[in-house]
Amino acid sequence: MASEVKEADNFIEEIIVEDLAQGKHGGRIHTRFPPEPNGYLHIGHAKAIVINFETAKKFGGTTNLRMDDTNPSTEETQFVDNIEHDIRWLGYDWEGSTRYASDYFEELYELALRLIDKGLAFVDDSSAAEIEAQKGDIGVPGTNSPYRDRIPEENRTFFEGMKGGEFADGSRVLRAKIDMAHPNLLLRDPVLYRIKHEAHHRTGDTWCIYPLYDFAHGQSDSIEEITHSLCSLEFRHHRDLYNWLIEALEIFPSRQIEFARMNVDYFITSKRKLKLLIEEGVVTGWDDPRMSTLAGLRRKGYPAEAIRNFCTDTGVTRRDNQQTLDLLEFKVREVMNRDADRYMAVLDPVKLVITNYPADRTEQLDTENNPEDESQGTRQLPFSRELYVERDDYRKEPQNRKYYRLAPDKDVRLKSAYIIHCDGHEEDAAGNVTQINCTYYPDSRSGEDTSGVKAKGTLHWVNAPTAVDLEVRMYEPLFTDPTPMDHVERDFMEFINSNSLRVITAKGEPALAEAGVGESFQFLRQGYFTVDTDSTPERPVFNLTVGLKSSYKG
RNA sequence: AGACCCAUGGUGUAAUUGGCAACACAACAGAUUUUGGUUCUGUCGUUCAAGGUUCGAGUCCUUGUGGGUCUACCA
Repeated sequence: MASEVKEADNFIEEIIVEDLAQGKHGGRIHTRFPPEPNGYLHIGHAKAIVINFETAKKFGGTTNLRMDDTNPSTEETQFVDNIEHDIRWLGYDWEGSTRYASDYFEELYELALRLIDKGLAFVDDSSAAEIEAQKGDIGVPGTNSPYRDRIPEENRTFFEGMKGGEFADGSRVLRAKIDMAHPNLLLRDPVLYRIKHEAHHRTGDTWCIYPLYDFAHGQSDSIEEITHSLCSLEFRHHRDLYNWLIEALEIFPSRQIEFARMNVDYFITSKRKLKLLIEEGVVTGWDDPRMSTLAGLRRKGYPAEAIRNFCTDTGVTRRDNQQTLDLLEFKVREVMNRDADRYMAVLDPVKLVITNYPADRTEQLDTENNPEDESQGTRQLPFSRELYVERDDYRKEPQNRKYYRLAPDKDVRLKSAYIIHCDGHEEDAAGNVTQINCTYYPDSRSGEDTSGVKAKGTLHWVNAPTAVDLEVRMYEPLFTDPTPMDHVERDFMEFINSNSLRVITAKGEPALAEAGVGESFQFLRQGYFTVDTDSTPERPVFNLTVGLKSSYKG
């Protein structure tokens, strides 16, 4: 019973703590996440989801999922499924079943009638252009519509006629009767209902009038008895109308609170622009791993937990903010470092021959799956005379002491195997290294090293005879500029990074070919990689999720 | 031009609500390391400006400055 008093971590929670102290709504906290089902959820939505769900959870409340589907022209059932899937993937479950603003069309219609009867709304025969002209301007009062003083009975008749399909699209609208001189343009007799003879994804042809955002969102909040309606800053001006309607309609007083939306370097979240990227063929679809969509980030391999932590740890304020990719990637590495098994794959392979190792011999070596988590156990690695190592791990000329990798006369350790001595290389006519020749120290075997040889560097490698080819998709940010939308004189498309995707063929441990879609690994010394949805056992495909940090300045 | 919102290290967020400016990321330096990863240690800001109230101001007041939002029958 005695629920402890929670401490507020941000300004929204301060408001809630205060409401709780005053016993508002009997101590009940209920939030909602209200997407319009007209596209895919992106990293910005994740922030809103996390805020709404985590805030409610913290204070013992629940969160509704409500599709804000009041515009039949843009909305599709297909998007509903994706949205639900993405939210569940993020780790959240909403109260009851998914709600729909369209479920409230009848109630909304009744509320409109109530407004009409109170003389607070009127049917306007003005055209869209006329209404725009009546609006006035910032700092300039508007003018009253000639239809503003229609009596309630007449308004009722016309509004019922609108609903009955008697009028053409655009011929009439229902408007609130507020104040055409109000400093907030939204309160200058805003349009509440429009006529649209269009089928709705859920209600079909039942309706030909549809409420606008301002006459659907707040009212839906009230119908669901949402206590705290958390939304982003750009809705600040709508709050005045939100509150005006609560008072005029005498409905449940939900409270709207606005927070600053989250921007992330190198990501854009404009639905229109994302769509353009697809149409122009810059990316392959909504779930392209370079997209800011949750579908894209998931496919790239970002763990839901990392995205949640990122959204939580960046806080909730009213300040414009630009989050760095560094922090997001740190959060991704943080969980993947803990969870991902280490495997070896050579991204740019070159053959390495251990000249003093018998050609007919293969031995099995033990290696730990995850040094961060012993419970993940060990596995065996085949080792023989011919291996693949990273081309970049070899230099033709002897190197200085700060260089730990392969070069003539250098000793290095092969991870979980032997220390080898580099003798030199072979190259083709163009000077490309075709083979590295080494000798190994037989008594330097990992775990039982009695050689006394010191090797500063440890390299990853793959046994050549058993290696499998992996298609690896190396990703970079989609843009060359962290804020491609912030250039007034230049289009964001000018900042497309031509290297955002590089496809290579790597050599990997055989077990990697059997990994299931979505499984993640650390490729030792390279980064974290996740099995792509295109992957098959015959043709394994991995996405670079995020590279390892490196302090090597070579 | 009206109304509203915002201002703390390179980035983002804190500061017991008026009481020694803290945390994370980044960067740099060092230690550890069979991943140049991880881990550990250290370095990096007198809070946009100017006034005011106060014993005391990041916090309150005033005026500036800078940034943002709003004129869809979109959400």
